[in-house]
Amino acid sequence: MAQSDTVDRILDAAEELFAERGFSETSLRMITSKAKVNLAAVNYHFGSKNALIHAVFARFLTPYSATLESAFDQLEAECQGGEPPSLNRILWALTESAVRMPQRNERGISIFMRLLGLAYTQSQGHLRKFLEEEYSQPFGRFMSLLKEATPELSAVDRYWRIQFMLGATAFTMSSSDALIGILETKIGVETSVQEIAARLVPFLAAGMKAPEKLQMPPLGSDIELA
Amino acid sequence: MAQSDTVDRILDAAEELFAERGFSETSLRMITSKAKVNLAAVNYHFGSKNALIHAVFARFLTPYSATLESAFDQLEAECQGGEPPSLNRILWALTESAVRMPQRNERGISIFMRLLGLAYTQSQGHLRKFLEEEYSQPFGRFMSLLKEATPELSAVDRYWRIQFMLGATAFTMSSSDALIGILETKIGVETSVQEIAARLVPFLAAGMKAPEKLQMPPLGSDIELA
DNA sequence: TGTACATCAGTGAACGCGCGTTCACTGATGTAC
DNA sequence: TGTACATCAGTGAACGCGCGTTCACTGATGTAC
Repeated sequence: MAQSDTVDRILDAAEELFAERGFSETSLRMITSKAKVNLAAVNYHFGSKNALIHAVFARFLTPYSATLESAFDQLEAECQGGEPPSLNRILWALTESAVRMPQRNERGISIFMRLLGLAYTQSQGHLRKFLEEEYSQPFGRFMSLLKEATPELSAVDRYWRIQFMLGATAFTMSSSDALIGILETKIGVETSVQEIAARLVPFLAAGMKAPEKLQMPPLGSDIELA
Repeated sequence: MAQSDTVDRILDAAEELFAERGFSETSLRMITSKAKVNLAAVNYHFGSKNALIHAVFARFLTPYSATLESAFDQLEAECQGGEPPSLNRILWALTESAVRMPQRNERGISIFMRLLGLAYTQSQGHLRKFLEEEYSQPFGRFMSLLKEATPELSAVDRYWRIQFMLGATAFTMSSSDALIGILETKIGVETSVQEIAARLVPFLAAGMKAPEKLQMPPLGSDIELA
């Protein structure tokens, strides 16, 4: 007899609903009725709602971080001895790894991006802790690659600019479906997540390489800032 | 006898709790017990929890949008006949207006920023609708100023880059307290919200002026991207 | 091969809890005549 | 000035509801002897 697919059905339904509505706005009853399984099955298989959230993230983050590690390996191998990988290549390795990942369906990438954005955005303490414990290695590697690629920045400047990058990415990707929809109604242009990424990477790279911070002019002054 | 301050006490408590925890994670019981008023007072004065959320936003957005309108007026007056206001000046007008606003306390600006970020982030349909109806004018004006300042961009490019800017800003500002804290523990540097803004503006301006979007290379190719 | 028991996946119903909202009520102040 | 009524701010207690979780139970499959 075929092995039970209850666990996968729950994960599929939970993933979609979390991406659509966020974590606390999605109830176990919504998930189990979408997955067509018994309400108690979630606690039977996962133990709790929080553990289900972790399982949803683990299912896509584990293969993603493996893909990412090998992309970083390749990047470092190519640059051995010579100058370190450029900013553009590092950022591109991130997005390419996301796109390359085997997807369960055509909406896979936007769900993946949306969940990452939500993880960063919604103040779920348990989730942040879980992600830090499980996936700190590729994140740390990304950080040191960034450091090598922007030696001209002070630690403080680099810190803030990384936050700006993360913010732009997390926000855009977490509302990518809505933003694509607006663009389609307003200007009548269809867009894929890959195209957004192709626009985002140069935006971020230019921001990272921007000239120094502004001097704050005294309030009410008429100093020309351009 | 002094006029009742129940309404203000509720607004103060709600503002702080919403900024700390988000909207659906903050209950009316938390708000009324922090404000030391009766639970039923919220529905008596505001009608519903959603209406309270709107009132919290209206209290700071109404003066902000007025300040902003006059900053835009000044900007346009200075540039009459000549070339349109530069990107840097437009962005600076936004941040300067926020900083200039009379604050209820020293945490005013970060609460203000955090609430704006949450509005953008948490999928509260009623709130998005309320903000669109009430504050579309200064937003539209900001958009057309941006358009004049970046005539080299196509409508689609400009659309996405504006989303990237909003994302970087909303995210950074909505977690500014946490980010400032991390920086202080890690590198031992103190930072104000104004300083973050002074770093953010050039980052955004550089991103807006970045060269064209990348061509997505075929998967697995070794094309040099730098 | 037959039987007894253990394990496992899943189920139906209920539990207690916190939520936003409602309602009948109080007591102070304002207004009309 | 006195009285009757209206308005207003606020209150205490309860309402119904949806939530995550628990529990006793079922029925199928595996295992030991």
